[in-house]
Amino acid sequence: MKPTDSELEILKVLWAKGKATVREVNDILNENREVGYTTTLKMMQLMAQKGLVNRDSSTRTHVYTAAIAQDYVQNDMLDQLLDTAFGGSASKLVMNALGRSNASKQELEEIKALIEKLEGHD
Amino acid sequence: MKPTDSELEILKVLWAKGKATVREVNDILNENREVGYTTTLKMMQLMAQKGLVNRDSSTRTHVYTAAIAQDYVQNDMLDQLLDTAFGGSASKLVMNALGRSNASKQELEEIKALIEKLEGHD
DNA sequence: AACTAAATACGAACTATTTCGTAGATAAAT
DNA sequence: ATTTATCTACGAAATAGTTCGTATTTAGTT
Repeated sequence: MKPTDSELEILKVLWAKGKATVREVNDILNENREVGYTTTLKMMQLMAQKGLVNRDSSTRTHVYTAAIAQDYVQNDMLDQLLDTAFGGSASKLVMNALGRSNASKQELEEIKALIEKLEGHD
Repeated sequence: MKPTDSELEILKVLWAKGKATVREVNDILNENREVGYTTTLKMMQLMAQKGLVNRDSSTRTHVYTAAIAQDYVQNDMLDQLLDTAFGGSASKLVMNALGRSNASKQELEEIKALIEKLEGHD
């Protein structure tokens, strides 16, 4: 499952809010760029068809939730990025990401701990 | 500059080989999936127009090179992935990438060194 | 009860991307 | 010299993705 850019924009909102109506999603999208209400509606309808989101249509104003976990999409896209742009080298990607990172000291410690755990397994 | 998937496929070949003809690129693409020769040709022509590749047409068989550096595209796509799928958290992305990583002990050491350098700057 | 506001459904236009057939030119092989 | 293979150019069809107008329904307001 590979969401398009627009789909990802919407999923991002749903991941953050847990659930949302078309109106709510559209309002948030419009903080960044102008999008018509029916455009967002149509997108979300198509996404429901594709199985990217679930919708509860028991009330007049339908309520949507993401149907795929953020983790899942993250893994998927990371894999793809790794393969296409980084020639499969995870360490290159990591170095690059760390370089531009705003990671806190604590986060850096966590990463270091993970590395040490990985080294133990060799 | 945001190359499409197909464009990236071609850039990947050019990055690896340095320079290549349409025939060479097409042969490599066909190791993975069936693509017509003129399809690849057209793609590369369009990419030349867009400035994604350079072409040397001094000989009958044109020779192409990538016009954008792999580093540049890597940064760009990483930024975008970070923003869309990871909600801006570089450390999350790094942890995820490390988890699935095939990084060697030496690479892990390099990463650790980078982290320590980053910690020093706080 | 009539009017207004807000929601969904649907079709169609528009844009971007990908694919490839055909034509014409040039080089290589017979 | 003719034929065959290989190349570029170009146009156009096919596919995928995005955008939005219009119609209809339902809920809320006066």
